[in-house]
Amino acid sequence: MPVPHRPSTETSEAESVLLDLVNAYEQAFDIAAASVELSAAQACVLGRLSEHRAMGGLATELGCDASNISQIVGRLDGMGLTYREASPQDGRVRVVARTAEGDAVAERFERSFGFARDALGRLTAEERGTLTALLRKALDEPANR
Amino acid sequence: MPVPHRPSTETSEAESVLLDLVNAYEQAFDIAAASVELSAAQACVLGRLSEHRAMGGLATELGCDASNISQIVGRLDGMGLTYREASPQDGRVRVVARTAEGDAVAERFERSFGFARDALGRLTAEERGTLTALLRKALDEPANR
DNA sequence: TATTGTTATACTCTATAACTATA
DNA sequence: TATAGTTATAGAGTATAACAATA
Repeated sequence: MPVPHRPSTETSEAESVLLDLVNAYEQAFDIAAASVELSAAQACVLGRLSEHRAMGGLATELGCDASNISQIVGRLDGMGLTYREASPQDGRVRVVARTAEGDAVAERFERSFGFARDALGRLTAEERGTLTALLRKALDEPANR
Repeated sequence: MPVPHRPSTETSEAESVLLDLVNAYEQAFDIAAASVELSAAQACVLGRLSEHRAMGGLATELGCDASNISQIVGRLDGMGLTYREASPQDGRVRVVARTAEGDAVAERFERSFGFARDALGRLTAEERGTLTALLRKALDEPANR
C-alpha cells in the first residue's frame, strides 16, 4: 500500500506533517526505483551492494528471511545486475556483488532518488542542524552515532 | 522490504536521521497491524473507514488500482470487519463500511500504533512547533493546511 | 457509450518447511 | 550436528485486461 495510515482520531499538526514526510519519502523511493525498472525491494537490495555482502548478512540487515533475499537476488542476477560466488573462507557462504551494469543502475537510482537531498536543500544549514537534533530526540537516539 | 535504502554515497547526518525516522515509522506500523492480525495494507484500508467510502474513492485516496481495493476489502469482508452495499444514489457505486467488529479492531490498532504520539511526546510543545515548521518548509508545504 | 466495480491472470514480496552442501 | 543458502510452496499486494451492471 503506497500510503500509510492517517489516524481517524484527532491528529495534531505535528503528527500530520510527520505522516506527510513518510508518505513523500516512500513515494519518491518507489518512483526512483520504477525509473530504473526495479521494484522497491530490488532497488533496496541493489543499493546495499556497493560492497560485497554475504546473502545472510543482507537478510539480517534488512530484517527479513534469507529465502526472501535468495529470490530477490535471483531476479537481480537474471537481469545481469549482480552475481554470486562462494566465499573462499567458508564454502557455505555465498557473496553477492554488483556487475558493472549493476553499478550503473545503482548510480542512476541514486541520482533519481533525491528526496532527502531536495527536502533538506530547502533548509539553511542551521535549520538542518536543528531538525537533526529534534528528530534524534524524538527518536530517542544518542547525539553521536 | 522492511527497510528502505540507505544511500551508499556520502550521507549527511540529517539525511541519515530522516531515514531512521521513516524506517521506525514503517516498522511501528507493521507491528501494530500484526498485533491485530492484519497486514499493513488491510490496516491501512480499515483505518480509513471511520466514514463510509466508495470503493473507487478509496483507490483514488490510496493511489492504487481499484482492483487492488476490491481484493483487500474482499479479505476484510471475509474476516467480518467490513461490508459493502450498493449506493442508493448510483447503482454502480458500492459503499464500504466497518462492522462493529471492524470498529473494535480499528480502535485496537489505533491504540497500538503510538509511534507519532510517542516520538512527539519526547519533545516540548515549543520543540514540536519548531519541528512542524521545519518539516513543512522541507516538504514545501504551505503553513496552513 | 461511459463509468463503477469485480474477476481472471500474472508477477513480486514474504514467510515456513524441506532440502543440499559445507563446517 | 549445526550453519548458509536454495527451492518448493502458499498467501498477500499489485497491476492489466476482460467482463458485468448501471448510468
